[in-house]
Amino acid sequence: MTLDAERRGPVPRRGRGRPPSPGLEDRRRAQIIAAAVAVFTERGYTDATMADIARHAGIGQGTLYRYVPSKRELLDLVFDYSVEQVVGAAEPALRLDEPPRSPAELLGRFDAAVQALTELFNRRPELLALVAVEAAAMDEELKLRLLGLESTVARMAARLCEDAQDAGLLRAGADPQVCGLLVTKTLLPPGLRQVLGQLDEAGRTRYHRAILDFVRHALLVDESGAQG
Amino acid sequence: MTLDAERRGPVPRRGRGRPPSPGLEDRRRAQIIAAAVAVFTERGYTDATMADIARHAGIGQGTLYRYVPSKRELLDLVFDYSVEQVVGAAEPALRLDEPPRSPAELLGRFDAAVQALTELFNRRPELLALVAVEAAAMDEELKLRLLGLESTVARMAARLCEDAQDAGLLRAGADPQVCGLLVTKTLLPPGLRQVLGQLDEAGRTRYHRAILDFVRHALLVDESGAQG
Amino acid sequence: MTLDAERRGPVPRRGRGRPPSPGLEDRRRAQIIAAAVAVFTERGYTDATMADIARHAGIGQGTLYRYVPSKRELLDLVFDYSVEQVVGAAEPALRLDEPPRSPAELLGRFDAAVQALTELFNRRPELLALVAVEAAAMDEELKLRLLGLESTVARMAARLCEDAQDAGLLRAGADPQVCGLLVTKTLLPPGLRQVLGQLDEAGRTRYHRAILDFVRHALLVDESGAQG
Amino acid sequence: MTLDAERRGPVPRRGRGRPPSPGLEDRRRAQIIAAAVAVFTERGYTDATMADIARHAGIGQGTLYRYVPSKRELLDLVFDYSVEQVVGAAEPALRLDEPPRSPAELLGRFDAAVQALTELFNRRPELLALVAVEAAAMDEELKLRLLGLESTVARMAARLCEDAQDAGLLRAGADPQVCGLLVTKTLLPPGLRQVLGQLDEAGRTRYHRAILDFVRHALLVDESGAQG
DNA sequence: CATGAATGAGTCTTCATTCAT
DNA sequence: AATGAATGAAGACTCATTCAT
Repeated sequence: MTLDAERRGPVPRRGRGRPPSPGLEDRRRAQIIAAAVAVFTERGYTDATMADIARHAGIGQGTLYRYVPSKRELLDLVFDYSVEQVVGAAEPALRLDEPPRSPAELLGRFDAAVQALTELFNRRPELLALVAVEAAAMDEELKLRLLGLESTVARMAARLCEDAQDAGLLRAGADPQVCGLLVTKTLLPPGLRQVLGQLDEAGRTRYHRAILDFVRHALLVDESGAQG
Repeated sequence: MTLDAERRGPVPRRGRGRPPSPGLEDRRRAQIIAAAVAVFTERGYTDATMADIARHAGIGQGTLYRYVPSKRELLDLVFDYSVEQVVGAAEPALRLDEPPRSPAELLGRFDAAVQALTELFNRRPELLALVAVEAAAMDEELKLRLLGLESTVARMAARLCEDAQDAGLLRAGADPQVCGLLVTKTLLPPGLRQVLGQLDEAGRTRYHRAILDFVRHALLVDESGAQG
Repeated sequence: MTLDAERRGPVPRRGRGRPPSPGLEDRRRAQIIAAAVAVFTERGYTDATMADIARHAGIGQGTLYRYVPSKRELLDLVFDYSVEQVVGAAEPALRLDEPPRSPAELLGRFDAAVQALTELFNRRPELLALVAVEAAAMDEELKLRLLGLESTVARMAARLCEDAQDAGLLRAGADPQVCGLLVTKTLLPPGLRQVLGQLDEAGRTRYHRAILDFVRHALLVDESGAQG
Repeated sequence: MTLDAERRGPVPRRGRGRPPSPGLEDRRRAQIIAAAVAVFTERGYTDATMADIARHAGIGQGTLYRYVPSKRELLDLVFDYSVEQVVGAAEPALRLDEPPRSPAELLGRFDAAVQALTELFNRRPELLALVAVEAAAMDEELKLRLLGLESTVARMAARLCEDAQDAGLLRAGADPQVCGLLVTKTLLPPGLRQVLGQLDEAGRTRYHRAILDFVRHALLVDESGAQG
């Protein structure tokens, strides 16, 4: 019965043909995005050719187009991927689910996020190019998405600042929304990279401290009397 | 003088007769840059064609190439022009030649610079597009020049912070280099535009104050009387 | 057994067991031609893709190529099929095996053929597109085959005219070959369709009569009594 | 004064540059259409490449696109050109402006039109291919235009038949609209070419006479008694 | 036997740049 | 000095066909 069942009905019992190995679609797409990241980074969006990317991915151009409808949409894919990486690195470091306990601990979280992002960008410098500056085919839509990235991170920071305010950690008069935005601008590594990248270890450490110091004064209640 | 003026171009020309009106070369170039700014802004670098630009400038394509060697170099020209405008707006507001007298006065200078830049970008929004985001042909060289813009402004801010430190206006432990950089990041209107642009007048004012407050705490000695 | 199962192909197969259902090859081909007719008709030969056709037939592309060696040859198949349908509709109506008995009866046969073809084309308008106009891949060979269709019908009509001449039904001086050709041109519905299709019932009837009248005078002896 | 007028004002006094030789645009287009006719005829629309056509015209591909916006529109141009040729050949032969005087004279006009068209198609066989059969990219729009050609000729013939009816030349009961259409179908050389092209001189003459005879009986009042 | 993923040759089209006038 | 017609290299994208499963 079960045997017969296989040969009956117009049901598209796809089966006899080459079974696509299960994760194929996802694997291909990942392979393609990786190649695109590499080529876009090296040549820039405009100068990168689909042929380049296909070659880099080790597949034919036709195959490329099986998984990606156009060059432009490939850029979107790459962009989404990069944003995901960035947000995915920052979010756990900020630990948005529990309110901060002390000014120092809040500062520590920001520091952790900076560290995580710095580490990410050191490990995969291409992401920096793609997220922050590779604004090649920067049409309106993509600009919005780029701003969206900073906004996303800024929103996360703002939420944290609100919790901090509730806990009495923010200095009097500080606006948590604004603080979230400015802290993000101040701490988001893409912006810092240009400086930090050109310093030696000692210089980096000095800058790192100075930056956190800057933020502490800008944001937090003064603990110096209580603890200093 | 007129003789010298004619020395442009290699061909020795007749000394008498109507020489091309002296400023012609400069005027043409300005005309071309203006057209390029308009077209690049509207279409984006990649989609802008040299034909577009020539038409917009009211000249022939051939003429365009008499004054600009290539599309890429035209972008450089446009970029330089934009940077010049931005720096030219910020510099006088900061009054780098005289050291700041009080924390409040220093803050006032930063505020003045922000106002000047905001006004510039409101009046000529294309500049924003070109300087901040129009990264179409963003090859390595251009990226550096873009970062260079922020660096230039940041250097100016840092110089001011040094003077402030000498005058005892900076809070203890503040690093003037870092402060210059971070103040720039915090105050450079392109970055703020996304937020401010979406608020009503009241919201803008609130943000404006919060931002300056942020900077005051981050940078300056406390004048509030409690500690000063 | 499973090993042997792979041996299909040209390899001599085991005499027992379930042979592929006998008509399978033919059924598949019919299924494919039907799909091709549909897709060619809708998209035109050039814009139709083999993937379209396979999908429409509910089979894989690979399977398609088991039964049809190339897209071009598939067009031939489709064409042959269409011609077969057309000739198959006209032939019985003309009753070539028995000579016509009277001018009126001959005219009646032409009329019957027209009716049969009209009905065919009304029922399956795709055939019209394919036979008469779908000349997409119209290379020399296909053009000849298309002309051949009309020739075939014209030859049938000419044979009938010869019989009519033998029976004294043709007006004096009429050339049966030429008459066959011209009657075909005049009566073959594809040509008429453009006109008849745009008229109401009454108009169609009027045209129908006028056309037969035209043919009667062109071909036949006058039965009106005045001269006959 | 008129001389001076040319060099004043911001009026786009295009002038200093390369003056396009006056008929250039038209000449180029004609050159391109000629090349397209040749290449389309030889390869068929689909297989013809724009590179082929440019090469055949002795110009670069870019130049081709200065004068023709796309391959498809080039086909339209070619088509229009062909129709113009055909109609231009038939119209004067039919002398639509003066009513026919006798059956024989009317027949003579049809004959003249046939001769003119035959001569045209003998001299420029490509036109036949393009007008009658080269239905390559036969989308709906082009089909309509093709039908339109026959319709145009048929309308001309119908007009003539109406005049003939008014002059009492048409046989009783003949519908001039239908007669115009059928005469066109019968006489339009593209349809006849297949037969006439395959006969020797004598055969052609015989056919030619038979066809006119066919039309005379189909259309006209019987002069045989009066004159025969 | 069936399948559909993979392929890459082949096309139309654009545009920076040149140069005859 | 100015013009714009001409050029051709280059690239995104399609699809008939093959073949591993």
